[in-house]
Amino acid sequence: MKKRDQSYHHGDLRAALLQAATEVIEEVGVASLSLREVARRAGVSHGAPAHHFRDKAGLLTELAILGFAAFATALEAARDGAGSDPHRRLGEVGCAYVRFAVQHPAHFDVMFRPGVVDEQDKRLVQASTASYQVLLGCVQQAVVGTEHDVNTAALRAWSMAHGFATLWLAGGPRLPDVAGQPDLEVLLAQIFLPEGGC
Amino acid sequence: MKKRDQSYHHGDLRAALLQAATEVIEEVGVASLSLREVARRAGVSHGAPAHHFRDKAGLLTELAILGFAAFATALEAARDGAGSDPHRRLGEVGCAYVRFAVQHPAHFDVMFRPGVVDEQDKRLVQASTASYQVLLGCVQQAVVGTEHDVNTAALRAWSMAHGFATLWLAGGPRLPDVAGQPDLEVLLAQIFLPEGGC
DNA sequence: TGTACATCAGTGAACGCGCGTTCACTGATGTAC
DNA sequence: TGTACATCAGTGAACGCGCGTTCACTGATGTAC
Repeated sequence: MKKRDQSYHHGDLRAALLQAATEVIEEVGVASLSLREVARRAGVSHGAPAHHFRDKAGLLTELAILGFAAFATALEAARDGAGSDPHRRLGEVGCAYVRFAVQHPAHFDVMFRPGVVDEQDKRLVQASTASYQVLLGCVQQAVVGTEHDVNTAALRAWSMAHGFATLWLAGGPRLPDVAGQPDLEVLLAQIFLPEGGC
Repeated sequence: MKKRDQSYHHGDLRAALLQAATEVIEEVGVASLSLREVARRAGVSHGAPAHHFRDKAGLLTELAILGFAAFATALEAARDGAGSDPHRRLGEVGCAYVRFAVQHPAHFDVMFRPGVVDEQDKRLVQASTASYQVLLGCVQQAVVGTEHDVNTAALRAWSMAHGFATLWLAGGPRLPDVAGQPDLEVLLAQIFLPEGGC
């Protein structure tokens, strides 16, 4: 087996940089992330990232794209694992939305924070649209045969999931004041699955 | 009348710095705000802010405190102007929540973004708690006599308002895909006041 | 199997930049007498 | 009314820092023959 640690070439620096960036963001936030620190983490000189990403925005854009892909997958899995009741399916997707944010805070941050990413990037737009389609599809099915407007319902569902995720990530200390029960899964069930189980 | 512009002493530099900080954040975001730029905007040397705020976090903490105070006032006004129906009152408070965020994006950002402010500051904690109490009070009244748990209902209301505000602020371009109708007031009415009017 | 060569990936010095903070200073103001 | 003095508010030079980006370079790899 090769000693990757000592070889001149890294082997998979691109993936290592993305992983390092994820860790840095989780520790200090996107705002304080620097390419040099990312390179440091990956054990590589600060000039190296330029061979894999155009610049800082390029790195973060790639992270956001990967994030949206994983996000869509997570939402689909929740939808498909939730049986056939449309409301139950929508509720589970809401839970999955929040869980993704909590489990991948760095990706979530980069995905939804304006200004850190190349918003024009075609792959990014496509990835974010695709993940939104999963949510929208569930709302459509849940709204069929009712008098609810699908756009309004989608916006409510999206707002609720996004708001709770954001508050949970931001609020650590503030949330307990709100809910006597600070266990995430219990809260998710209460909020998204009124009929119980999550 | 004094020519403030030419005098050595500013007159009300403290307020001017807070105003300048607000503008800078609206233009480039908290992450890119620098004390030097704030001083520049206020027409003052970069050392001057130190006479009014301990440091950058001190300035932003003050901004957040002012923000929470105005926020609470806005929520109370919405509540008190909404008649006596508890659901209507809660709905109007939700609308006011979002309107505040849209009208004061810089304050909103500083109020809810972790890491830019001195979170231990007593005045900050008190101000944020006070504004949350307004929302919680409305939820309590709306929940009286029902089987809904007040904490869950509060978390839902808070999540919905916060999520929609966040998405609206972040998403400019993304939202139109969601709702055919991108007028804020129309969306607010649809989301928070199902029975119409906002 | 060996050799020449092109290409790729990472290095490390250098650039210019704006930042936060400190500090001795000075202009302006207000107050005591 | 005037004068001395303390205090306050803003100045501007200086500090050390980490940053993003560029660039000539070199070590490593792979491919053609």
